[in-house]
Amino acid sequence: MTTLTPVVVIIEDDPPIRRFLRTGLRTQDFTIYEAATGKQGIIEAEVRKPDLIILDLGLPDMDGVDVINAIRAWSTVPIIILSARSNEQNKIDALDAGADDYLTKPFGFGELLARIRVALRHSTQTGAATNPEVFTNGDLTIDLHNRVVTIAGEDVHLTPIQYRLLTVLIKHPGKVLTHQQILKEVWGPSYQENAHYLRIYMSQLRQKLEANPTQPKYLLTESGVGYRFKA
Amino acid sequence: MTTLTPVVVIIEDDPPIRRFLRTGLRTQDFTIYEAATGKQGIIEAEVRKPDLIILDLGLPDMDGVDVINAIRAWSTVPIIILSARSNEQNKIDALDAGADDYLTKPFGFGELLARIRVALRHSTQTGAATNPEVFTNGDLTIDLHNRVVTIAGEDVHLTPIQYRLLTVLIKHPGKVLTHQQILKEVWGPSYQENAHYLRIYMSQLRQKLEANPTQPKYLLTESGVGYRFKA
DNA sequence: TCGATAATTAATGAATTCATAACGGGTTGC
DNA sequence: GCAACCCGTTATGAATTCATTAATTATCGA
Repeated sequence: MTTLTPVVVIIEDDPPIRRFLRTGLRTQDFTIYEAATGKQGIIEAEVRKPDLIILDLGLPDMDGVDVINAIRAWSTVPIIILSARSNEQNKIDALDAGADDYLTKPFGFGELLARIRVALRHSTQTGAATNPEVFTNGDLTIDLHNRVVTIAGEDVHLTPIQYRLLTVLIKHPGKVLTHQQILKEVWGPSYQENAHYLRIYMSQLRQKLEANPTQPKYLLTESGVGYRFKA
Repeated sequence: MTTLTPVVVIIEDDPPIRRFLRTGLRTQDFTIYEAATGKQGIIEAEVRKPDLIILDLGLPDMDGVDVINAIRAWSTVPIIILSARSNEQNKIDALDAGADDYLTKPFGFGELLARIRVALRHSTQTGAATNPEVFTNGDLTIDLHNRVVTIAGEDVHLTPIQYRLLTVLIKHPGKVLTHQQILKEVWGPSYQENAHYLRIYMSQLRQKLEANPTQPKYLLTESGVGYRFKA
């Protein structure tokens, strides 16, 4: 299932074509598994968990559409059809059964590769999961991806500056950040004199995040130096 | 954006073929928009927010690959190429530029329809991969497949932009989306300045979906940042 | 071409957020 | 003590951002 060397299952009964595909695709850094029959192909598709299936419709033991159906019963892996049949209804049936593309023999190998790239592009798009990037500390969670802060499960609304201040602090957990460092990060380099802004906004953050704002658990003052976020 | 009558933009300079496609696809319950040049096609793609684009490579004013690139710069809408050129390198270039399929003229209309179904099937899969087809939240349900929104069992009529705005928000439940992100998704990349459009349509959505529009439960404002849909 | 629906402008008042001022509490060292 | 300093909190006007209504323009289907 890696993207570097995608796994491809070839279901094709004709040995010369199989060999042609195998050698050609291996040079393109694919990992290849083969099957000569529909039954075997379905098993390979299950065992190998391929990123792509290349399926010849003209198999000896099964109708190609039935192979597609069998695979689609449990998988959305891209299926590219190779077929000697250029009959339009064959194409329609295969595509409607769940195939993603259909090439008529003879086909150019470069075109096959391009269509494989299209199919793989699609499946990586689908699988693009959102990375969590959630900071958790005690009953405080900061979801950087969603820009949502919760305390004990309750949503906390932070203004833009409050949120930026908090993210600057948790980017370096446990580390003492000087007033100047924080001011530069949150307000910009020309605000480094205004340390009292910081006090105001730290106070606001404590009011919102700390159970006991006068005895902060997370947002600690380092007198004469700056602030730090305690893990 | 609807699945019932998908919106298709046809970019084709030859009037007879355009007519053929238009009438043929209209009978299949597609909503059709047309463009005779690449430039116009790119504009239509942005304005109509189609579910699919059919693009002839042999346009008079631009190279087809450049049209693909212009659209792919901001959209992942499926693009099916029609071309008189059966040259393999043309196909490879178009597919690698971001096209999803490539048909050589003359082509069967049934095959085109089947390949359109493949393309649409895929784009609904991508959308539904992270979210169920029917989104439910409290007394609000959004049937993405049938494009039906109900609140407390009652059907709610939404205009196209209202619906798009809602789907963009619920695609990332709980996530704060910035004004620019939303504007780009709903109106297109050239509307990123018009944040007040967003306010108007958010207001309209709240009037229709929220029990108490002045105290929204779902459609929350993140002042200075954007909006989010709260689960 | 017309009529209905929707999108875009324009305009206004409300709400939020920000910068700044002001005040008070605590600590330290003389 | 008390002065100097640093810190925390509250208050307030200004600026920004937001919500809403209404009027105008554009669009699509019949």
